[in-house]
Amino acid sequence: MNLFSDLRGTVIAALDQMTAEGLLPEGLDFANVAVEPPRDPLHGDMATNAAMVLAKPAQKKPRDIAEALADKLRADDRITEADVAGPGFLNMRLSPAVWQGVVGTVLTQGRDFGRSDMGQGQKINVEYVSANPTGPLHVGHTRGAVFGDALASLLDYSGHTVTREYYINDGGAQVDVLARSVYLRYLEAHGQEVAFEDGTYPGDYLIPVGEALKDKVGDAYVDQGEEVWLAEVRDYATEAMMELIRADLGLLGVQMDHFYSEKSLYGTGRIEAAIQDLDAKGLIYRGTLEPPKGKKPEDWEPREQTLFKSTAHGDDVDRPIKKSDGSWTYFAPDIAYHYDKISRGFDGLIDVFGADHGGYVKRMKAAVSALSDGKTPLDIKLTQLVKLYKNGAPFKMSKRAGTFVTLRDVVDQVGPDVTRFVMLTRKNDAPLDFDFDKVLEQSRENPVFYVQYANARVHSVLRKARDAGMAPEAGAPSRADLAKLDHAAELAVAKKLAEWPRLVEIAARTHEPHRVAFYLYELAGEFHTLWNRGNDLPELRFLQEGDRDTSLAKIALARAVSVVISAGLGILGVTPVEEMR
RNA sequence: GCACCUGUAGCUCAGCUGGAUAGAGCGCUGCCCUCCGAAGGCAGAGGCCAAAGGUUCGAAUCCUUUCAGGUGCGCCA
Repeated sequence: MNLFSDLRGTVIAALDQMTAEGLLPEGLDFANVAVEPPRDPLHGDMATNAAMVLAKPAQKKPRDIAEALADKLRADDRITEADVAGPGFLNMRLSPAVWQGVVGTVLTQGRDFGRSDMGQGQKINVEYVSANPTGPLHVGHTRGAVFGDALASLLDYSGHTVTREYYINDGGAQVDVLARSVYLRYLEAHGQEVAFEDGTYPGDYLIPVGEALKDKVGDAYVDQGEEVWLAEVRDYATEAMMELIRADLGLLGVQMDHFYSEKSLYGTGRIEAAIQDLDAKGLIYRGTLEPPKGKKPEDWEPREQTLFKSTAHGDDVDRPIKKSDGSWTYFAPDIAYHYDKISRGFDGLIDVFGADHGGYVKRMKAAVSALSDGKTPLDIKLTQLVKLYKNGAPFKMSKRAGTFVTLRDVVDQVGPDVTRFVMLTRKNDAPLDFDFDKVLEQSRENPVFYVQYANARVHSVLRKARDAGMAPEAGAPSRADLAKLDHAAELAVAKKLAEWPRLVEIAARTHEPHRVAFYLYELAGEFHTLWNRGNDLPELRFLQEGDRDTSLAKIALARAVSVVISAGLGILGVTPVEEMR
């Protein structure tokens, strides 16, 4: 149920009728006719641009079309007023019964109010996190994890069939580095002095891995060359890191459907198959790239390489897929991985990357476009940096100094719910400030608190109602009861509730889950405003002594707010609380 | 040098497939709050939407150019 699309249907029907009556020419395209909430509530509840959009093709004055349309719409009993304004806007005011009905609908449908079939069951693959399996997840990964997870939930809620996927980069040189680093910790566990040189990972988190390796193989690898232990240690260490990462994700409540190993692509002919597909399309050739202008690498020498003609699909330069020694570049398995995704029959792909991978977007899109003949859309969402603050001062992270803040650090300090919500209080491509103190503050400044507090207040009302002997959670009340919700402040809350399904669709279409967080903040704001007005106007309080029916109607409104907040928080992966404490 | 992202109130940021007089929080100013629902509330001031062109009934939104900040740019992933 989406009031806005319902009303758009009504407007279109009226336009069809006008066409039948000869007021509009045949064959007009109504696709651009929109029904939206006006920015200024003074303009009414709904506005349509129909007259302005159709004026030109119909060769009529916008105001004339609007007047005729208004006449038709006034016949609808949901519409109490229809006025022409400005250049040809048609403003409509809806009967209170419409808004009261929204409350009933929310309570009947529960958290499914807002769920839509917009996605028509399309299969969407959302790939996110995909951190190298060389250490614990840090704050940057955390943002990607929360964003990707919320986006996946949002798409699911709007009628898509979603697969959550993590690509394990376990095939490149970095896992050899990991293996050597673990080997050093292994030697250390045997009592040897070791030095961590550049190009190794000195983090403490590898100490237990080295010790565990010792427990497993004893001294079998001590004083042995790499040819003896590298492959084994690599597998062992990678698996240990993935366990660590899975545990980190678990702290946040992120549950992947699928972990896809890069290594599994090697030696199976799948990379070759993907490249052959491109080759068959004439997109693979031997050639030499120009050096980048402005920035001249010291050791630049022209070299002939095997290149993918990504420029044929919108990239700026062609990209190498083989190193000069004949082995694959990192790009080749990525192509194969996306080839695999395409062949698994997804209708759409989404990759969530950190902003430092921005330079990778065009070539990946080019690859997917080429491999799918332009049929499988790929959207790549970049998550910007997270800046940490503690006690009002920036918190510098340095991987080298070992002072980087992990996902676990953050979740341990503020909890998964706060972490998740705060990570979504900015759109993905804007940098995010994360202040450890502010996110726990109990004030209007803090959206996490503000939204949770609204929900807690609803439950406070419910508790009191139960104490007073009412059964406040007994389904949707009758229309007659809901008609008691007649105050503008109450209707304002109901109007906000009515926006929820529309907001979900917009957020899902634009792949922007932060819109859900902002909406919840606004809804909470409307609710708190109503609550606060109860201070001055006792008749706006949710519990009306001695008037059970009115109380139940008001409680229904409060419950509806809680339902939508819970649904929204559910998409964000945040647990609604019933008490603040 | 090139590509991508960003530029909106003093600060931090929203702003829908292009819609009307551009919004919120903080800060600021004023008022209210011993208690009955204040981990506050109400009201107000505050804007050349980085700049200039263009597209059109209409632009913060789309296009072009410029400026500023960030990120990235062959044999790392």
